[in-house]
Amino acid sequence: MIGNYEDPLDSAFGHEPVTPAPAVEPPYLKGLNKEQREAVETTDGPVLVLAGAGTGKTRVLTTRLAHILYMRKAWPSQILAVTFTNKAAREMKERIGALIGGVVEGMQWLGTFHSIGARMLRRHAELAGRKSNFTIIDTDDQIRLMKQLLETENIDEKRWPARTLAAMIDGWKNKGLKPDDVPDGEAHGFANGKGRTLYAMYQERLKSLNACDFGDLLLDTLSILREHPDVLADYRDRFRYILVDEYQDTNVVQYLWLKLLGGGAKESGRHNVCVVGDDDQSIYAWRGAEVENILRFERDFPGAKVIRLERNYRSTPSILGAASGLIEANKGRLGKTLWTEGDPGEKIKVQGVWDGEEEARNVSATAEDLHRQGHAYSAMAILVRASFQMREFEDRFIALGLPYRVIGGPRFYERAEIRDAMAYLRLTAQPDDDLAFERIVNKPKRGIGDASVQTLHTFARGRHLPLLAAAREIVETDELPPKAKKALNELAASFARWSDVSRHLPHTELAEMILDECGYTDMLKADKSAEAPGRLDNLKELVRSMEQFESLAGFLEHVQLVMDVEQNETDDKLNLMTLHAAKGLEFDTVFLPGWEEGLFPSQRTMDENGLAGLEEERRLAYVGLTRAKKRARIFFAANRRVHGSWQSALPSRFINELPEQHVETTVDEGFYGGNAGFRDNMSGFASTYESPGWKRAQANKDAGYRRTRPPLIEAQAWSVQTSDPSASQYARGDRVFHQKFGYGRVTGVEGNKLTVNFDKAGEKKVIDQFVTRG
DNA sequence: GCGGGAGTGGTTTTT
DNA sequence: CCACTCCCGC
Repeated sequence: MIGNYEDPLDSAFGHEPVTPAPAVEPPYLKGLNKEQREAVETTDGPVLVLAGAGTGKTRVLTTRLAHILYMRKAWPSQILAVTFTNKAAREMKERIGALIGGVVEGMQWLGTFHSIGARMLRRHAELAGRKSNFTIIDTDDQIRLMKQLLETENIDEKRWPARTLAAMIDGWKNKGLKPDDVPDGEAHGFANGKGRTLYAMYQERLKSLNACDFGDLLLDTLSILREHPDVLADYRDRFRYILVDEYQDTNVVQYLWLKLLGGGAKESGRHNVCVVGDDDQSIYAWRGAEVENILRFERDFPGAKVIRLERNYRSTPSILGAASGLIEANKGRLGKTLWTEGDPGEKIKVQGVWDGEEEARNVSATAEDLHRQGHAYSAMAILVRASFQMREFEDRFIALGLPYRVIGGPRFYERAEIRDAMAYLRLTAQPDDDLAFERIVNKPKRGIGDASVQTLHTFARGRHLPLLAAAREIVETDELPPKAKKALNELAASFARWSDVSRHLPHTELAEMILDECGYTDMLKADKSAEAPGRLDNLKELVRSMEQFESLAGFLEHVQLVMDVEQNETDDKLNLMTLHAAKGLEFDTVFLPGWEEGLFPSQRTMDENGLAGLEEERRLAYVGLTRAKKRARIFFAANRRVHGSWQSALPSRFINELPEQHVETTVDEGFYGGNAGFRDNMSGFASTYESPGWKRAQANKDAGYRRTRPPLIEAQAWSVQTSDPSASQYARGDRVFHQKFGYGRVTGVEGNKLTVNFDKAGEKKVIDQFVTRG
């Protein structure tokens, strides 16, 4: 450890660290390149670090923080350092600790936007109409709450689903909009104009439950800073240095929040704001991130120093060249020229395969080959666009017995049994947590059905009591059937007992006690299904994971904010994940399957967001490629199963956009079927695109070609069916399939024009070449 | 309360 | 095609 960083007082506002900075050059600066060093040493004033993929961003970030501390520019508690994920925050803590020793405990303001928001909000909860022990509710609770709301408002849940409302409200919160700020147009988009009212009602409901959702952690904090200048002044004074990681992923609230704390263009403040990001790796616009935030940083913080980290330490020149060439097709970039030294390395291999199954066979065979040559599985990853693509790979890996792990799959704390157990714990700690109460009131089944719960609800509302307290009173009356009354009485008594015991019993033992006494463990033991033993294990794991926390309250806060549990990523297993989950990771070998038009770039994204959507897809491709250190393999299939039926596919435009000199293309035997002849002169991919087969494929693109099986005669997949106007191949009564309208029955034939009664879309007139037999 | 059958919809995801 | 939800009947 270098020196003493102990913070004299947490409330040391205005207190400068007085120990002089050490005179010798700190050891951690060695080995940084010029730009990295500049980013570390430019501590004062606004700084934008544009950190390209693999340019040592995390190192710069952690070294910078270490430097600020080492130079005695601030106490650990005076630094605000924000990340997006818990994983990133964890890593940052570990690395700073490794650089300068045990200061990390003092860094109370290093964390995710949400955890920092929660921390602030707890301090000033009353300003947001909450008590400081408010519960943080997850998406599950959120949706249950909205369902209740929709029900009381008599809104048809079929037409206006709760999850849609939840998504809308989340979106508004991400944009920093409170109910009154929601523009009329948007507010009317839900349930015939009830959107805004529902939002307001939902907020009221949260307040009465003393609860916040994830959006509130940011938006309510922002409101407090906006409306209470004294609070804002305190924080501005406290935070000597502000650092934000992954700035390209910030949304509107996060941006406004940061500008307030850091002091924007027109405001006072310290302006020691450093943001780090890469506009080329912005892949979360769809959930509210605004790349514009990074693009306009210099305007928001005048005099900002822009530092570009362009030297890549991760990938070979071939990989970097291919990725750079690809991303150049995007407009509106800040622009960076990544470079690297050394042997160009293998070219990117692009391979065309017959279908998804063959793609999976190919990938696993290559992985096994590499493994035989001494490469670890854990250094290889398969990155897919959408999780449904994983299935084919998993099937293959299981068949081969190839060890693999899925990164970013369903998470521990999202499992039903864990949530149930959590609800018991929450309710023990906070007897007014009605959402928790509702979740477990009849789990395990104890004869308290919907009707009884409804009665209890009404009773509780009439007396302004939380459900658990109301339960205690209702059992003194005759409002419930005897069986429910008895069960509820027992349940209420149990919670009273557990709350009581919780004051002296260690929280792990308390948890075991609760799970046993409430009958949850017995319920699982009695459950003969295959999943039950796993669920019991999960509960044991839950209790085990509580050990690292001091108290029940500490544990609950952690779980509500940190939904994932650290995964062991050291076993030698092949990694399988989505491209989104791969951001920030790196692997020697990266497999990129499914590079087909419609799948990647995703048709839906392009339909919904046009060019902006396409550019985001391209950035996703860029992220994928730049994960590779030594080799990247791209695959595209000629036929892909989509929702059960077979669809012929075209190679992704992104393949076209890869600079030819970094790419080597192979196309499987039989891919272009009988069209031999051009395979011989297929030296680069470009020539493939000029081939007759290719041209036909292009023409076929919009023909809505779909079949129920991969075509047996390959050439057919790539040819347009020409139709004779005088005689259609279809007759009345034929079942047909149309790309847009789905399945239907032919009700009339006029030359090549068909009248089809589609199962879902109703009667339409279509040209026969746009349908296939269904 | 659960099991079956119908109906529906089907990127990406953190907190 | 498949996974999930909802509703109905026992």
